[in-house]
Amino acid sequence: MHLSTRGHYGLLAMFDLAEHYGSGPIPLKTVAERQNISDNYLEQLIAVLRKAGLVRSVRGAQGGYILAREPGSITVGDIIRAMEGPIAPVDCVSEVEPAECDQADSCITRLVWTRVRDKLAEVMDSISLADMLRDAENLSIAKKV
Amino acid sequence: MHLSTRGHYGLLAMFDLAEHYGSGPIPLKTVAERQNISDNYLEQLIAVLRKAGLVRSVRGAQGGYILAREPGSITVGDIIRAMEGPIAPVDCVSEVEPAECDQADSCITRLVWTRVRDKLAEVMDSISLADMLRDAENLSIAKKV
DNA sequence: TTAATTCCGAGTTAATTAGTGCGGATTAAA
DNA sequence: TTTAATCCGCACTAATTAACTCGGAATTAA
Repeated sequence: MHLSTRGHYGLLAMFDLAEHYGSGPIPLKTVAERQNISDNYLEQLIAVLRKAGLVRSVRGAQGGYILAREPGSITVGDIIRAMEGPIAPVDCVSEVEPAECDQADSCITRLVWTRVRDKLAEVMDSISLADMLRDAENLSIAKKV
Repeated sequence: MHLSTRGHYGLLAMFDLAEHYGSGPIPLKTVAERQNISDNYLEQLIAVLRKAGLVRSVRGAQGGYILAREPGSITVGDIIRAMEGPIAPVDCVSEVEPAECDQADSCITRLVWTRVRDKLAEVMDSISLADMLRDAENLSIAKKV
């Protein structure tokens, strides 16, 4: 049950953009440095997020990336689905185009994986970037006290 | 967020043993055939389950495998942890020995992965093999009607 | 003893992951 | 108009992991 670095880095990058939402486009290099990701690699990953409609790009000098929507309307689930594909502990219960399986209607493990999938989706869809910003603020307040 | 076939097959095999719990040892070959898994491969997997204390083996002719405990006291979580290691969407929030991370105390994505991990563990630990047997029964009753 | 079966360790193949690297297109600012 | 910053897209590779395969030794019931 491991995420690849794609999902992991994807969320880091999106959270970074959320933290600077409203300050114009952020260059990829800046995000990469702050989040400690190879910028060559992040370039690849952010292309996926762009194609999924989660970020907008501004080309040319002084360009960079911006969240395509406000942080409150982008969830962890959106990001993970973009980076890793549909949520599916096993292929036969994928959110989209579940893999064929001849014993599908008598397979009990299928029920299990469906429940796992749904819980996974539920928790990821319930956390938005705005929620994360709030958590970050609480955390920094807590530290100061 | 994919399980490997190890976890998938592991649960299939354990459920198969649960369905025949009480009828003495079941040969590996029988399980492999019923569940449509290469017996060479399943041999490897069941060794892991045995070492984790989830199944007992009986060697020699008429031997085979038996659940080490009753189906009600073995959960999906037990099986998945045995087959795939500790539950951890990313290494820094592993159930055991979380990986080091220099930004650990300011990392917000960490909070997210912790919540994901906990939900995952919660749902897997809440389903026992006995629950699955009950589901199987309900399913077959529903079909007859 | 023979046949059935687990047990063990090593070897193999294919796919995936996690990047690297580079040339080019686009745009803003000097 | 030139230059520098930046995105864009593709090709490549090295390392790791997944998913098996194989052969043979040990054990036990019939």
